[in-house]
Amino acid sequence: MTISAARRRASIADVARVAGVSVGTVSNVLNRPERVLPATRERVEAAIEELAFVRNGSARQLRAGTITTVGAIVLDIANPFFTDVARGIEARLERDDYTVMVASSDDDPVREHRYLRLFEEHGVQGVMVVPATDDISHLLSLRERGVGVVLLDRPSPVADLSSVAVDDVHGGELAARHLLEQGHTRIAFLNGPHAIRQCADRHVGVVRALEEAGLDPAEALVEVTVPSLNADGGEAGIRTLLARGDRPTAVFCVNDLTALGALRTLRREGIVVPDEVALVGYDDVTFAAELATPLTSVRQPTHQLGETAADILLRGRDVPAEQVVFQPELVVRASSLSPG
Amino acid sequence: MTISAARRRASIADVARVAGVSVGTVSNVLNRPERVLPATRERVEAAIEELAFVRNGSARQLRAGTITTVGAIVLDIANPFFTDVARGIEARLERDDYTVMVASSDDDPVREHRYLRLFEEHGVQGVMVVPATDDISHLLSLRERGVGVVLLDRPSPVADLSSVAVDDVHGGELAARHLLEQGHTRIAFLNGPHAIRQCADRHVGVVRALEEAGLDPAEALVEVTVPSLNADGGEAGIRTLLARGDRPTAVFCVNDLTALGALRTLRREGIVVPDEVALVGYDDVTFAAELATPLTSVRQPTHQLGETAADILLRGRDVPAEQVVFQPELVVRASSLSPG
DNA sequence: GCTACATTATGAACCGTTTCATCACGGCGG
DNA sequence: CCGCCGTGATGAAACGGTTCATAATGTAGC
Repeated sequence: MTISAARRRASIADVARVAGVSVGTVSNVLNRPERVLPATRERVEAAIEELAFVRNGSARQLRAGTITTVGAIVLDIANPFFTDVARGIEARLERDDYTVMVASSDDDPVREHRYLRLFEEHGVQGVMVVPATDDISHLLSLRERGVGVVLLDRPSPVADLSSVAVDDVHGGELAARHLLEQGHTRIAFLNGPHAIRQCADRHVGVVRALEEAGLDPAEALVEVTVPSLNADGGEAGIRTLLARGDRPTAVFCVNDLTALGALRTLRREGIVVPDEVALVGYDDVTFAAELATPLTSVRQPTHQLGETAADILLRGRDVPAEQVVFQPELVVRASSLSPG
Repeated sequence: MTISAARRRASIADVARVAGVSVGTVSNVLNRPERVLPATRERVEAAIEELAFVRNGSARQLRAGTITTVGAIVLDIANPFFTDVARGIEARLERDDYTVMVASSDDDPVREHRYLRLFEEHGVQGVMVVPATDDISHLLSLRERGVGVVLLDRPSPVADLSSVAVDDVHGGELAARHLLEQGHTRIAFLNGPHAIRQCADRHVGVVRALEEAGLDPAEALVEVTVPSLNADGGEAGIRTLLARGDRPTAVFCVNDLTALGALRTLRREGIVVPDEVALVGYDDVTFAAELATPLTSVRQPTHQLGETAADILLRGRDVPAEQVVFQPELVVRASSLSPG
């Protein structure tokens, strides 16, 4: 029985020794093979093969100073909206041979900070962030330290910080106005905390639509804060609403996952959608059209959102900052249509 | 107007200079603060603040040799099945203060290799991989180079490689047997390429169930290979099936996203589920129960799958390899129930 | 007053790669 | 025959932390 020592990873020096060349030559084989004689190159390649040599990324990066990687932080990677955005980001980055590391903050500012620090310590060139709170001072100072920053799914409050967003006020307005047109006069809004800007903005839009219709938001709007922006949150939101009694005839959910949970819970409680309660979601995810009651939803240009953000980040710090705002669009389906 | 020079990131040496101490002391403040006098520590901390110093992760890691990070490669990060698995992984890693980098191979072996190399170059301690092909020799050699490897959602073919899987043969069997019990004698299977082990195994299970029932798979089974394991793939699969004429009365889809696409397309074609075609999916994702026709599906212990894989990886190389296999479970809903 | 010892701080070595000034060698023109 | 030039190969410096043997200082005991 042989005892194999826990051997260290082979380094460039080991390869050089086996191939009988200098470390500089090995490095050249790896990075500028055309500069080294074919015979030498082959010897080096054989040594690499023999030792199963793998470059040490840390050393390489330490020397290089920067890497062709960017970071992205979204609120919830399990939400199809954000995976679509991430796909858009990837699509744009691939053209420039960049890679992206995607992290999910789960709406938690602490997790957001932790990932930002991780990204910065590892020398990413830039980050795209869907901030978990209204306070973005940490992103401004991050940028001052030389890291590119693009706000994602959120307009920038300052002119010199780039952002790519969808008009959430308008989105909320579209949803509420539609429900009003269907004859509803009291609307429940299952929303996330207003610390999340998208939630605050959609609320503003809803209020605006109510006021336009001559209604008093204090009476016509019942806002319920859900514990999480997913199906479980939607379920909890509906339960809260039902416990109160005096339930509205329409429910607007801050996203489709929440609407999914709402739909599930309403059905379990024997409440028929849309006859007894009309339902509108947000994001128009893949399955929205295929639900037991096809879901009316506000569609956003997800893929384009990601692509544009990545594009702005890559075009870099020399070009002036820009704020892009896309417009959402209402997709009407059965879940919100009044019977008859 | 001031011209701000593109200043270099502050290093530990800069902090030391400003604080009037040595680099070793700064490092001690960062890593073993209890060993340095409070007065000194405060001066160093002030300097860190003043210079907005952020540790260079590459340098730190280069010296340390390894990091508390592991990699995970799944087939499709947009599939709720895999995001649930990823959540399970995260949950287990968090307890040991590890972080995970998740990448999606999109069923592409080339992408899988690229990410594995990236992970290895950056010195991850281990990887959890859902392999895109049957060939796992690259994973075996990776492990020989000292990187921990756990096969994810796939049983290991060799005794000394750990794996965490769900019995896919049994899963396929459960689905097919259920359809046979409902009286169907010809079944379509919208499956992925057999290079993906899960697809091959589920096929074996289906064939086994057919044979048990005394049917000839060559006649009773129509296998359609979908171009992608998602809703678009399901749509394409149904279109292929319909173009052939002579369509079976039951369709088994390799996962719920595919089933979603199938359902959508059948509806558009005016084919009623389950009356004209029975439908069964796989994974039992969140929305399966809420679809226009609630979807019968094979449920897997996703979260536990991820947790267990991470646990085996963390327990490390000293303990012997182990192969864990969970059992799936059929959840029957309306999409597969014969009328009457 | 001297030794022994604990507490802090120091600074050089080290991790593995890339880069670049320098060198060795051969061919060629004058 | 000499100088020049181009092609390849070389080896040491540099990147920015961490670690550890060593030094400096203070304190206690005798």
